[in-house]
Order: sequence, then structure tokens, then C-alpha cells
Amino acid sequence: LQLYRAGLAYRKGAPVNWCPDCQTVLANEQVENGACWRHPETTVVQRQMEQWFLKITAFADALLEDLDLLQGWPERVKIMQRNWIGRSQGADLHFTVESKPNVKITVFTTRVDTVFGVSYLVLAPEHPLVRELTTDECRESVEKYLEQSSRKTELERQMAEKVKTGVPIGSHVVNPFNGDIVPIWVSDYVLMSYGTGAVMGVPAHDQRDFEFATTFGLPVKEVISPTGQPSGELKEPYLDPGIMINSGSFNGLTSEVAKKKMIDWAAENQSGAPRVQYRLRDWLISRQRYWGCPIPLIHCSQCGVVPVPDDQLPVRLPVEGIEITGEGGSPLARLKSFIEISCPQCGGQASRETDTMDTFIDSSWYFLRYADPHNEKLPFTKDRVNYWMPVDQYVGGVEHAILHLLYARFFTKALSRLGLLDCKEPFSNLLSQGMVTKFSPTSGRIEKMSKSRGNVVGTTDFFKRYGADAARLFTLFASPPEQELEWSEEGAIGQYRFLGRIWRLVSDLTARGCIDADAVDPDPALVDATGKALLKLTHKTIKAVSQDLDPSCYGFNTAIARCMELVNGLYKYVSEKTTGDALTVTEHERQLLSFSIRNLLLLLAPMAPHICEELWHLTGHARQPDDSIHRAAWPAYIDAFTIDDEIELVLQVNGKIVSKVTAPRGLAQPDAQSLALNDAKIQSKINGQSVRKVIVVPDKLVNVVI
RNA sequence: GCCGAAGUGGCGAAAUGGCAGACGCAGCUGACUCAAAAUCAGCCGGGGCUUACACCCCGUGUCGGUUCGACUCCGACCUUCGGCACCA
Repeated sequence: LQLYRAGLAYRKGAPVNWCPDCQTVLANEQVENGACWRHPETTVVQRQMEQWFLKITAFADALLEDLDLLQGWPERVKIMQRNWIGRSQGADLHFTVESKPNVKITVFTTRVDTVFGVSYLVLAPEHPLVRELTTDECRESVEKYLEQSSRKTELERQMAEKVKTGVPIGSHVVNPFNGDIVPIWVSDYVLMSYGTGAVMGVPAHDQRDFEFATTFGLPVKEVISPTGQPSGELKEPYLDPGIMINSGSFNGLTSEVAKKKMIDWAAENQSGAPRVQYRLRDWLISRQRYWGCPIPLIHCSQCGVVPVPDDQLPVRLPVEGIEITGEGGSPLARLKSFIEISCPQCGGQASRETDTMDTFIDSSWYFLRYADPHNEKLPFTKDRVNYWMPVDQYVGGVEHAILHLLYARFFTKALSRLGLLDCKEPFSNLLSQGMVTKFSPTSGRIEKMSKSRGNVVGTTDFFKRYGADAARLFTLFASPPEQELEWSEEGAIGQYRFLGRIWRLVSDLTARGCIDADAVDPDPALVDATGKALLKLTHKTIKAVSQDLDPSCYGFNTAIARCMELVNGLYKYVSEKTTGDALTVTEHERQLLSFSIRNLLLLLAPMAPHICEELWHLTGHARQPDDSIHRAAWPAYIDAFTIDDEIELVLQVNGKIVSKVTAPRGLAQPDAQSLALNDAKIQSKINGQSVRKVIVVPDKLVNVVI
């Protein structure tokens, strides 16, 4: 209602997308390849209907420009939104009808510079002036053409392989720039829903116009040439900028300069005006579905559309008396007790709107409720929302790039304009995660997991057998988060095995008394070489996992791999300390094991929360029964312990690896160089040839160039 | 057609311009077991050579370039995937 009162929600009759399967209309964003997003097999048809729209186009510029503020969004999502919004800068030009000087046809063009090359003008079949301007001689063929094209579905129009069809309507227009008189045609390659539904035809400089003119033998007049000289007969349209020719006083200018001057000229001569056109259309939100939020408006024959008074909000979806017939259409429209209502303004008989709102309405602002979840009177208050918003880190699938993510941005901007909140954008950082895919028996291909494709994995069964932690670890481990992920039972079982390894390790060490939750951190000077290696491995793991989990990286897959390495290291250490069945450890070794295990659990806890919590308690770290590992501090590492004293120096000749030697860390360059040059393998490679250069990368490699 | 992303073992993948294949799956071998499962330990890019240890060559979609050195940077191409598509 707030949007309605602000003029951002309106009702209008328009050709809309209709899914015969859902028996409802759909938004443009919900039509994929000419089919319904819920029913890929069902072709969407066009229907003329009165429907509710939200004025998302009023925010087209802001939605486009503010994409630049979204530094934390993946570029591909921003590009998809830019394309969807589709900003085109150009001008409206007015062409006067020759026989009716008071009637003007306005076209939108981005190429004013080509206007001297206009050889015809085309109207969309749905253009309101088509019938008015059709002459008697042409009436029959035009009516036939209109009838044909109205029978085409959107999909057929797309599938028509772009073969140009059309008929002349008999009238002519005058080119405001040069007085040329050119014929008007009607053709369905021009869309009523974009621009003005009328296009100036410039065959020499537009691919579609060229095809159209070639098909119907219309003149091709070159007005921009790469050289400034006429090119003779054109075999294909010239689309690039160039030098103006055949264009009166604009001749000789570059087309880019001419474009600006010509728009100015049109404006001065009342023949046009600069304009920006968007591809984005207003958001059709009416649905003839039962499951949805009722649209809180009342239709009164006297007063027109009247909002449901505030004290009667929200309008709840009725449950009593609803009949699901399976015949389609909304059951609400058949429920008299819901429809019949007296008009809040005049008290007369009126009826409720029976359409419900698109599901995407709800997802466009649900997150605001999280800022103020216990408010009984309002959905949210401004100060709470201003405190929490924007969302620091949003996560969602790419499939929402131009649906949810665009709508939510629009809602935030609209609510901001209404003064209900202050932020410009809802989500500062967006992690666009890949979809989960799996082989689909329905299609015989690997597809995104969904009920309709019959490739869903029952989580309950999987959790019962292997646990939620295993499923969670697998989805994190199988690929980086923004990449697609193919579900694999074997892979998930691998994670189950990994968790089993941890469980046995920790519970066994605990049973043997090797874990002490109160132990102080181990002193590296007091453990043996094996112990030192484990201590270093632990510190390295803390460092690496901390970096991997940082929002700048989100490398969950590598973070888990690090934890696996630490577990492998722990197993190795334990086996080296075990003789027969007996594991005996010194106090220092107990400290070491306690330290290593404690940190392993802390590092893994975000990714395998249940088992880590369980082991946290088992190892005595929870002082109170309700203590949680998830409230414990994130582990810290000591950088000095992540650095090895000895490194392996790679020795190369001409960039090819010849040998590897262990060397003390921090070896000076000349020492490293002589170490390499004295190496026997390097010597035999050099074999008397002259050494031109030696490149030393400290603590990494030496490359001898011969 | 336009825009974008990606091509690395049998598979999922890893690698601030510096040891390609970490980690895991599958596979193979051994230990344990009457046996199997589970578990534990080991092997595991391709080719050549060797009794063996070793050693040699090739290898990150293709072709070029930059560089002492390229999976990584640059150019062209090929393929796959995703988005948009008669948008004037």
C-alpha cells in the first residue's frame, strides 16, 4: 500500500506473459527461453490483461549506477544485471505523416547519425496508429498480416529464425532532416514493448533493416562511410562509426560528432529530443495463484480502487471454504465470503482483489524483518533496520542474478525513497554460489538438483546413515563455493570416513589419558624432533585455515584439506610414539597432543559443527554442560613456528629443475649461488659452457643460465 | 550474433610468475581376519630404461609471444558452460 500511495504500484491493461500450466501471469524475469520458469515444457503465451505492476523502471538508473557501489559483488552478476536493465542512450525523432500533417510518429533511435539514410519506417503490429494510417488499397493485406502475427506466440516469434516479414500500409512519412518521403510498413521485427513501437529503417547501417530492405527491395542509402567516400553497392550494412556523407550540412563530420549535433538540431527544430531507453520493464506482480499474499486493494464500482484500511491489515489468506479444484485459476476468485466486502469509502458493495502477489515480493524484503524480529506492530522500524543493514555477507545461487537480487535492490531503493529506511543497497557482499548438480534420470544429463528433474538426494536418509556433518563437509570440500558442485555419494562417504578418523583419534587419545583440557601450551624446546614437526604443522594449519576462511577467500575446500593434513600428521605422530599397543607420552607430549587436538577441533568446528562440539565436550573443554565450542575463541598461531629452519633449495639450469638440496633458511645470495654452482649435477649440466647469469630466489631456488 | 566464465591425472580439485597434480574419490598392494567388511600402512600423470636403487624424456585445450623461469601474464584460435538475444 505504501508503494501504491507513492505511485510506485499501478494497475494497467497490457499484453502479459501467461503460463497455461500454472494458469497465471508471470513477470518477464520468470520467462526463460519463452517458457515458464516452473514448467520448462510449457510455452508462455501473450494475453491482454489488467494487472498490477511495480514501477521498477523508475529506479532503472539508480539500479544501474549503484552497481558500481557493490565492490563485494561478483562481476558476472553485475554484468547480468547491467544487460537486463539494458540502458540505451539515443533520441526520440518525430516523423510527420504526409497525408495527415497533425499526426506524428515518434521513433526511438541510438543512431541519429544515420537519419539521412532512412528509406522506410516500420510500426509494430500492435502499434495504435497502424489501422488509422492504413490506406484502403492496403487494408486487406495489412489486416491479414496483423492477424497472422497476433497468432504467433512469443516463442514462435523468436524461433522464426529472424526471417523478415511485413507489409506496407500505404501511408508515408516525412523525414524531418531532409524532407524525404518514405513509406510506412508494419512488421513484427519491431516490438511494441520496446522504445516507441516504431522504428526508422536505415538499411545501410543496421543489420535487421538491411535484411528487411533486401527482402522487400527497399533502397539502401549509404550515409556513413569509413573513408568519407561512397563505397558503391553495399554487400552488408556498415555498422561502425565513420565519416558522414549524403547528410546535408553534416557531411564530413565524424559520425560520433554528428550524432550530438544532429540531436541538438532535432531539439531546436521540434523534431525530437534526447532520451535514454531501458530494456527493463515494470514488474508484473499479480498472480492468479492461491498461495501468495493477497493484494490489499478493493474494487468499488463507485470509487474505483480503494486500499484496505490500515486497521484491517494484513489481509490474511483465507483457509476456510477454499476449494482446490485442480481446474486452475485462483480458488480465491471463487470464494464469495472473501470477495464480497463493503467499500471503505462509500460503504457500497465492492469486491476484493483476488490475485495474490508474486512470491518474489516476499523475498525482496524479508531480510529487513531480521533486524526487528519481535516487533508486534510493524514489520520493522527504521532505526533497527538502519542499525543492521546492509547485510554484510549474502549467499545465494547465480540463478537469482536477475530475479531476487534485482528485486531486492529495487525494494530497498523504493523503501528508502518512502523514508522507511536509509540504505542504498541491501547486500554489501555477495557470494554467488554454484548450484548443486547431479545426474538426472529424466533427461539423462547432469543437471541442477531439483524435484522436477528427479535428481534430488533425500537428506534425511543421508543424514541418518552418515550425518549432516559429512554432507556439509562434502559440499564445502568438493569445489570452491562459487563453482558448480556435482553431488557424489562416494565423495560424501569420504568425508564420513574423515570424520571417523578424527573421532577414533580423539576418543582414543582421550581414553589413554593423552588429552588434558587444562594443559599449558607446549614448549618447543622440550619436545623431540617429531614433536616439533607436529607443533609446526599445527601452527601452519591454524595460519592456513584462518586465511582460507577469511571473507576475502572463502576457500572452504582448501581449509578442509589442511585439516586433513593435520589429522594425517597426528596419526603419524601417534604411530611413532606407539610401541606394540602401548602409547606412553611425557607431560610435554601430552601438552603437545592436547594443543594440537584442541586447535584441530576449533578449526573444523565451523564446517563440521556437530562432531566438533561433541568432541569438545568429550575432551573436557566444556566447563559447563552448556558451554559450546562455537563460543570459544578462534585459535591464534605463532608465526615463528610456521617457518622451517631448513628449506629445500631447487636448483635449475636454464629454468629446468636439475637438483634439490636442503639448505639452512635465510642463506645469503652469494652462498646460495656457490652452493648451486658447486653441485655435482649442476656441474655436469654446465659441462664447460659459460655461465651467463645466476638468479637466486631466496629460500626457494637458484637458476643457472648457461 | 553480442556479453561473460572456464579448459590441469580415471574423477572432484590444489598451486603470491619459481618443485604441476596438495587434499580427497576411484583403483592397486600389504597388515589385521578362518574370511569379508571396517580399520591401519603404502603405491597411484604418461612414456622410456633398469635385476634394483637410480636415471632420462614428455605433460596444465591449440598455436605463438613476454621472461632466467609461464597452469599463472599478453595475442590469436578451438571447445564447453552460463547470460542476453529482431532491444532499433
